[in-house]
Amino acid sequence: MRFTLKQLSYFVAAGEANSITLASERVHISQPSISSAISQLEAEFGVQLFFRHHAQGLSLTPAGQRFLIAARELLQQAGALNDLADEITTTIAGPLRIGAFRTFAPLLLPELCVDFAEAHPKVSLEMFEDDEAELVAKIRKAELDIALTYEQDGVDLHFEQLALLPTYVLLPAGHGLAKSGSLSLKDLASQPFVLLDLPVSREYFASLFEKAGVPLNIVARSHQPETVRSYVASGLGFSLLTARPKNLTALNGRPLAYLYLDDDFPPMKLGMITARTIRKTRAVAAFEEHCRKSISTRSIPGMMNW
Amino acid sequence: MRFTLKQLSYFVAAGEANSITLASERVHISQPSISSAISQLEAEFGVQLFFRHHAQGLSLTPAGQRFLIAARELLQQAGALNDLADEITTTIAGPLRIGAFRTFAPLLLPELCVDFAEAHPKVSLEMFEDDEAELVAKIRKAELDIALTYEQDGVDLHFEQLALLPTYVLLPAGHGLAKSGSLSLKDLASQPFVLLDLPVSREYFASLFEKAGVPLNIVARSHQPETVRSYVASGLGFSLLTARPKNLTALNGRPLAYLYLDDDFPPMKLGMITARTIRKTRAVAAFEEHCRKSISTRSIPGMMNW
DNA sequence: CTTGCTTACGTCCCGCGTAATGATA
DNA sequence: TATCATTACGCGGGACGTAAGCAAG
Repeated sequence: MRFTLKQLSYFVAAGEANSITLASERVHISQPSISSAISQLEAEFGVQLFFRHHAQGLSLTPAGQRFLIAARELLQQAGALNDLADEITTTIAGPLRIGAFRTFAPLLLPELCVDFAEAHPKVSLEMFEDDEAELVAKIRKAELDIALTYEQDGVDLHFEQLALLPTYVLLPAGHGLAKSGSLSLKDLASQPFVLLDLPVSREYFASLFEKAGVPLNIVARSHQPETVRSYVASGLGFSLLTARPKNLTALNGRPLAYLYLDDDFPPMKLGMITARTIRKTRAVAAFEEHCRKSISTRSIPGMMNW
Repeated sequence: MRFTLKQLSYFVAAGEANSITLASERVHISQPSISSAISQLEAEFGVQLFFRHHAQGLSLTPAGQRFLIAARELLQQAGALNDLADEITTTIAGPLRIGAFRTFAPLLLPELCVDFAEAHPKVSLEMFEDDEAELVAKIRKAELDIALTYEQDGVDLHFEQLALLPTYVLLPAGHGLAKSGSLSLKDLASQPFVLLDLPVSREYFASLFEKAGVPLNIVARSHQPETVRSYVASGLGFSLLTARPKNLTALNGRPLAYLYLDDDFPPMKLGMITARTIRKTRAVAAFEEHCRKSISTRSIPGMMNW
């Protein structure tokens, strides 16, 4: 393959014009350049492409005519590569791999994805639920395009905050404190605590007790939020959580209550992370925009509004 | 179209290897060159083709995968151009335009072409009969691939001699001299002459009389050899000719006789001419070879052997 | 003498390889 | 530290244009 697309295009121009001079005007390239390109093609293929009629242009040999149509096809297909590029960059389509943090994935993902899939039917969605470390690793390995999770830092990561998720108090609906407008951690000092036992949340909730100067009295723990809710609904104790399922009934059928926590704790930040090193697909950009529109501190799909 | 086939082939190699290093070994090109080619393609198309995994190679993006198959197709089609070239240069096929000088075309062409067409059925023959000037002009204009004619010179022409055609004496079969083994022009000095009146032959035959010191006494002339033969057969006079039809009966039904001319005249040279500037097709080469085998001074298709 | 392809030649860009740098596991 | 990709950089070939050459009508 010692020839170039450029040579072929010059050849085609000359073949269509039956003249190097005319072709040179059309292609805006000098006569000698076109002449040389043709000579090189002839040498490369060992085939005479043109008859030269000295003072009156040239004409294709039979072999040249066959080459002309083949070359035209090739150039057309080469042009199709540009079309493909346009399609990829302008069309919102293709695969889109979304990750979400385990605890709010069941609330957020279905709502978010149904709407997005409706708006962009040519995008094929894949959803993953994982803990934060896994999400970050997969983003870095480009196994995920985007992930919804709590704030992450890292030079190669881009985090865009979407909403604040203040910690709230979870109580059984019939609890004596459940009717209070809001509570501070001190008000709950005597109550046993049910811990959501996940890598990040574990340390986070413990730090709140420390800040408030309240002893941590863990009566049960689980890495599943739904188990925590059921424990609490059963009257085992209270819990602190950030994600707020709309459903106020635990999986065991018992009712729950959410209460403001009016201590001055920094709220968790919900947002999306992408890899800085990777050029955004249109689909990714569209999904980002979709999230910006759908998710705010006031309103998060699948979550109870404050 | 600001990309090259070379860039694409590097990209394909890298895409198949999922590694620039491995690709560089396969293609025998340095790592940086391949890296650069890929970067240029990405810039050209505005599409990210690979995810870079720093110490462990790279992997195609979804867009990259689509580009990979498109690029492979394009390269394959480009390779097909080489196949086309091979086919054209190796196959004996395609059009072949043969010219022959008027006077011996009716003798030579049919015999020659029937045999050749049988041997090379994929060659489509076109035959032309013309006088020498026209043949040469058409060879130069590439309207003919090859012509059978008398010796021609010209820097841009190639003449290959095939046979000598000594001038012979044409007499009515019943003529008093017709039984002689051979004759010289002097023996015929008293006889009237019938001239084949064609551009070259005209001067040639006249020159023979001059050389022999015999006066030229033209009783009839025609530009058609068949008319000359009928004149002679009718007893109008004798003629000198070079082409020797196998048929010893003139078109008017009267018998003819051929006799050696034993003067020391330079014989006409029958051969084939081609244009020096034009690369020979395989079909042309095959036809040349066919002529070499079929035509010699001893034996010329369609002509009386001496 | 005009037309049109080719050759000659000088310039500049670009593809190439070597070597150094960066980044990750 | 080993492995890959990327950047830096100098070299050489090739694509380009200008100008001259050349053949044909």
